[in-house]
Amino acid sequence: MNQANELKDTLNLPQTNFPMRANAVEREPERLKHWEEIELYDLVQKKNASGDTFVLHDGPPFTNGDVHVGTALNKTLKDSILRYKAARGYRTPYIPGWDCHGLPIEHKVTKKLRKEKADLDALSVRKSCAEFSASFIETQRSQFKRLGVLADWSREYRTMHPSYEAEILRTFASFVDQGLVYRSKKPVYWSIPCRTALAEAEIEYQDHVSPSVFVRFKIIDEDHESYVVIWTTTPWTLPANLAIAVHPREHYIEIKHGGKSYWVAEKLADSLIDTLDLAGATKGARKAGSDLCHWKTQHPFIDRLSPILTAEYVTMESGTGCVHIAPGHGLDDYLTGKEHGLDVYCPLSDSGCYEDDGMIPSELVGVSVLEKATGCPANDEVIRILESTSSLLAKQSHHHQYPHCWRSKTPVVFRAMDQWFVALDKDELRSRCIDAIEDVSFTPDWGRNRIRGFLESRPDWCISRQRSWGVPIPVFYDEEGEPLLSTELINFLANRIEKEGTDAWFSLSEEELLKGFDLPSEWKGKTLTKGTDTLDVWIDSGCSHRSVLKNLDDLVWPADLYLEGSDQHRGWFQSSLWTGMIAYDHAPYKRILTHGFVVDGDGRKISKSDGKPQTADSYIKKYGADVLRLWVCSEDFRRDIPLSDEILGQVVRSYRTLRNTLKFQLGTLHDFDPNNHLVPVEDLDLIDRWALFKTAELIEDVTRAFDAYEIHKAVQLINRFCSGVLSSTYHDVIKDRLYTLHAGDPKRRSSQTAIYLIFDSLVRLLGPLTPFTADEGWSFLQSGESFSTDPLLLQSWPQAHPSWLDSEIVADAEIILKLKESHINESLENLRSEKKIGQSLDAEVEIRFPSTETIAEVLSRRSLDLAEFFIVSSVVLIADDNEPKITVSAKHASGIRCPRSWRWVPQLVSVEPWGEVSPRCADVLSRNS
RNA sequence: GGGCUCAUAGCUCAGUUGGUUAGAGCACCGUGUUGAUAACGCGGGGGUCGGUGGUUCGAGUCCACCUGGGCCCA
Repeated sequence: MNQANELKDTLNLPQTNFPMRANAVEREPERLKHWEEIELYDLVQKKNASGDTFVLHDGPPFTNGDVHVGTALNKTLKDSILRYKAARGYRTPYIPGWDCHGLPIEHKVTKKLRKEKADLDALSVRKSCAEFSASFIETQRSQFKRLGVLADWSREYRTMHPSYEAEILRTFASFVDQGLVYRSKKPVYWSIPCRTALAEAEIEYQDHVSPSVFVRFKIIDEDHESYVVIWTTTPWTLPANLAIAVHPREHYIEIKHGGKSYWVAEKLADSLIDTLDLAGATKGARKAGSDLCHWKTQHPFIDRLSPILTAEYVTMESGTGCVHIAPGHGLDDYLTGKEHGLDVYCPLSDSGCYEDDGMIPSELVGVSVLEKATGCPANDEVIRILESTSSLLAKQSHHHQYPHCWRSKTPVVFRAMDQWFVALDKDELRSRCIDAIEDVSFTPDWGRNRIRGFLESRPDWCISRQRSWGVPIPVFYDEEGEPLLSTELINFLANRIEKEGTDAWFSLSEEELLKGFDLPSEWKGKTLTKGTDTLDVWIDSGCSHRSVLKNLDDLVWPADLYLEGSDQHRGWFQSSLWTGMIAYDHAPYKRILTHGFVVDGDGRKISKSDGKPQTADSYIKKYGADVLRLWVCSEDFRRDIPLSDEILGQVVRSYRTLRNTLKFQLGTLHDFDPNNHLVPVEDLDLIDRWALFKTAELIEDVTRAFDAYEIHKAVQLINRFCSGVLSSTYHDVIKDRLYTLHAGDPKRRSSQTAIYLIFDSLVRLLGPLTPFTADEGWSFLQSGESFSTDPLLLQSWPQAHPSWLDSEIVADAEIILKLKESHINESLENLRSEKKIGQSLDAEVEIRFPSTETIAEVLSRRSLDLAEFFIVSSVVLIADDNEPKITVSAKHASGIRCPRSWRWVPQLVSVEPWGEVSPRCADVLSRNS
């Protein structure tokens, strides 16, 4: 071994077992296991038992697949905020939940059962759905845990649990009790062969050829024959026509031909003259749609008037600009009809045949609207009638995409059916909701505006679904179809379902269900039939505040925070608000925080077809949880959140920087025992006080960022601190003293004290962001081991002692460092590019300054510290009033280089057995021996 | 088509009530070090703030319109 190597062994170089590489994929699960073993969640709750309560109420993810990366983002934000709040001393009970019911699961399960040719009755489907949901709860729970989500998994809620279902029914009972629930017709997709209502997701669009007909409606009270011309591709809906819609701001024009007038949209007039074969037609009067709307027309073959209305959705792309309205056969028609007080008229039976209601022409009664290979009988018959009444102006074939039933593959029809609704305007409910929103805090603040828009515009809430996988609407019907809906009965059934689950509704007979309930006298003796509808699943999740917050003693209502994606303004935030207002006349939350959606590197939505992984697990398996979490926390989640390989690569690099910073600091503390070596802050060296000052600023800034839910700012602040304050400045300056001074030198202990305090703060700040790495660093600080029995999460949020924040004390350091940045580095760099020096210790610096210069005093006072700040061998100060301002010149240091400290000194001294070193090193070496 | 919303260097983000040559970290290029080395230091290039027009002595920062993206509807 040569002399240099031997001398190197006399230095106090960093030593630590803290691994440079996280190896997160393998090592994070070990930490999770450790946390579970020590029951970390419970320990945290116990520690903060007497603290103020902060309840973040979990929005339940849907249990139909692996955890999506967007869901991981949501849960990460929740976990980070809770970890922060816990560190601040809040009691943070967190009950995770699962949304179990709903069509996507029922659809998937039904598909599977059909393939297996298994039973498709409600109970069988429900059983399979429950199993399906339960299995994904298991999957998702383990994936959330892997992400580091800390929660009370033993008390998780699931919307399919009997006790939860009972609360759904009690919520429904409160609706009924307040007289909000009513029955009305609404059009739904209907599959005639399957005799069932279909949801959007059960619709398949297929190419289809429909007859397209142009039909004239005679305008009444006109002195000559005038007509409005409509166009439709579903002639069979004409018997249910109740109105004609025009666009209020488009213009309509009178086409004169053969002594008759035909009103159509001006923009379509020319093509219609052609289509309707009105050769020689002339154009007459012109009116805005809004001017037509008081007109009344005569239905072509039914004794009924069809008034003209206006509707915004009328387009000028095809047809006549005059739209046939049948409120029982289309959603737009239905809404327009509602707006204008029309009936939801639908003369169709379950089997898709016209019913004899006294209005339907006799030749149509019993005719089926179902399309078969041979055509559609109803269309044919209606067209025949139109021809016979001379109402048909033209007939063509129209190729388009038309909705088909996923099971029978036949075209579906829109058909109005009895549904249950919640009246939202009764007792000022809607305006009370809108008022309640004013008392809720929103992040970002436009959230209030957005939810208000939904509250104002939504029609009455249709809460019935013709599905099996959900909570049944507990209603009975008599022989006439009159419903028995009573608060007492619903509450009675809720108690029963709490014990037996909602399957009881499907498996028990009416008699068994009603056993023990005292029916109102007018219902006694009637034959009752239970309903088959289920409740809209938004009621399920919408009463979680009731089922969870109200029912668990240690939680509070309303919640302090709801935190979900911005799509929930329309969804969960809204449904929870309605149920909260109806049952308790108060919003169930104090604050709503929303995040955007994960998009790709180009800002476009991520879709399965891109082939890029979308599950959280696929990222965790590659990067580990901390990197994924750091990505989440680096992004401004209020807008769209981009995710790409490039972005993750950047996160990985900043993670490595963090990790390396921790590793270096731990290394410098290898011989530091805080119990014996800690130096009082007041006695710390200037540079160390400066570093503590910057740390105190960091703590303040990061705390402010967390309190404002601007987590990405916290990450940016920490990144900048690690590179700007620590790596390039503080660590760089103190390396010399840490390495070369005697282990117990006061200057060295001073810096170690600061590093110890900084590390302690830094690791606490990182706790909510990268909990695995932060806990690992904390353990190493405590014990030099990977795991500690006193984990980081049980520590408080860092707090700078007031003594750290003495800006007067550190003012000198700020001035010196500024000079280094503005003058010293530049002259050293010049010297380096001239190949005169390599490392900065090879240089000496001369500073000339006029005594009037403001920093003259500082430089003089700190003359002995300057070489260390600048990391050069020596600094010469020359007060020179001939200089107009400060000038810095650097040159190669004179003297001889100490092989131990690498500083250039006037002369070396000899120390056995190491040979010649600088006097300072000689002193250290002799004290070591 | 409608409601809400977003748009600053290659990437992630700062830019306070409109005011001097628009900032940071990362990346990139050059370079030093080899005693933080699958590290670290120093130096440098790079944006006119999505576009157009307006208000103003002056706009990334206010207004209008347009383009593109997102969420929710239709």
